[in-house]
Amino acid sequence: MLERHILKLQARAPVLAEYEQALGELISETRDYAADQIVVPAYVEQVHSTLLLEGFMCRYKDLADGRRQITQVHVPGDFVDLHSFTLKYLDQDVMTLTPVKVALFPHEGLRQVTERYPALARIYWFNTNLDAAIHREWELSLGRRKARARIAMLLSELQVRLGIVGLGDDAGFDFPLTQVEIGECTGLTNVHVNRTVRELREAGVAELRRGRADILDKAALWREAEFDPRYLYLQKRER
Amino acid sequence: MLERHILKLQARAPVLAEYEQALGELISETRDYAADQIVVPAYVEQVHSTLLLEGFMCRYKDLADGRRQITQVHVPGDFVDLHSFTLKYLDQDVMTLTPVKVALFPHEGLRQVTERYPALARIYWFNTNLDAAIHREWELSLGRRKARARIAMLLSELQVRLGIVGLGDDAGFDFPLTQVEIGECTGLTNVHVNRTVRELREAGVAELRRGRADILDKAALWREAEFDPRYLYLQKRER
DNA sequence: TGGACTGATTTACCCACGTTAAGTTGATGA
DNA sequence: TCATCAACTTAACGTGGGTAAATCAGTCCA
Repeated sequence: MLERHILKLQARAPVLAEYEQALGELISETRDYAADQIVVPAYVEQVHSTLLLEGFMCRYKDLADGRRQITQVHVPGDFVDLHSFTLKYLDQDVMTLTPVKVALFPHEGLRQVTERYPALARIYWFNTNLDAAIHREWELSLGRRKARARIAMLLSELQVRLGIVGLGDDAGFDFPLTQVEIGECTGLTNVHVNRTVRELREAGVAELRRGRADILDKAALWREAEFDPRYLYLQKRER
Repeated sequence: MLERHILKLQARAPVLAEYEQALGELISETRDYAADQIVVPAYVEQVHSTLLLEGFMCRYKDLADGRRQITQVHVPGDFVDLHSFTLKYLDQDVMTLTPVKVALFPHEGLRQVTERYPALARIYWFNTNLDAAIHREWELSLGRRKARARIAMLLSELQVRLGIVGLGDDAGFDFPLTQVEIGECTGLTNVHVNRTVRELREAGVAELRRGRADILDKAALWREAEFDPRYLYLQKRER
């Protein structure tokens, strides 16, 4: 059940069989959700963290007028709220973008296992820091990249992250976000997302259609985005 | 030396005298830097983390054409690169905004002390998660807030964070960023920052001049920003 | 087989913010 | 006392992306 999660961890740090065993025993429950459901509501005390097994989820914040900013997209193998282990409540909502399957890890169990294995504690600490690194790259996009580069960036990042967990390759990946949701990731309106997606298609860079992203020219995509994957920390090493 | 840092920690979690003692002994060195110096360069392996004692620093990323996005502003008491403890190298540069004094904490010492005190490990884990929460609020600003709200937001956040460490009150705080730098925080040009700062002054909300931010009407400032301080996690509790 | 949706697409128009280019102010110091 | 320089300020004009309003194209049932 944890295969994708272990793939994600192993890409960045050695994971002992011992840790994997202990983690498997922590799962208190698995759940299924439909699309567009809030799974972790903001400002509500949490007693477990949620691991995404299948499907897409996101975290978002919004303003009073309803304009929404997705702050991160989650793919299978990601903890969607590992940070609730130390924060206790979240400053944002976490919702499903597609139907999903998730597993719950009680905080009490996480506390015990991270006290027993300090190296595993650092691996998870690292993983929340990786989320922060992704936030920073998105801040750069939202603050300084133009629309084409923002969308190219989003596609580049997801191609890499999905590739790690076996859900994508150089040709592309399944990508179920609507154009409205892509706009909520990139700080654009659906109309401008549509214009920009068309530009990327006409330039022979990437093609988005019906839940699928085809990467036609990965080098060109990375160039458009000024994508530098080092912020995803892809070397395996002790943490 | 660590008074401000302890104030920051104590605002969110109980800090035992024992921890404070152990931390004080970890400091390997203190250093002074002039303004506009890179203190932690991106993509260079780090063996210690840097605590800001006096002055202002920031972390930033930039694009090939030189447009820069400041991803976080640091005030005295903040670790500017605690995340390098697990990440090993940073995906961004860390620089001074004013002359500063910093203290260095070797990663090896941090490893030992966090293994000895798992609760202290969680306090520092929490602190890197707090940085991520600030990144998310900035993503919301950059993606969805308008110029006035972005600047109001920045001032609101800094007033709270500086207040915690005794460097500001309801009347305002010393704020040495230039208008160019404020633009680099908020994704705006210096010209538009200038227009917007004038609007805030003319509306009687806040006044920026010569290194000082005077908050004329805090309620109005928070309203402009839609500022909700819960993302700063200001309750003291076990982490 | 044909509504009823949801999401994609396009057009026309508009505006918040960017760009460029002059000043102006104030601190520093020879 | 004047030169210099960095930061601030303002004005005129341009544009990337927003807004509003249709239309189109699948898909899902009844």
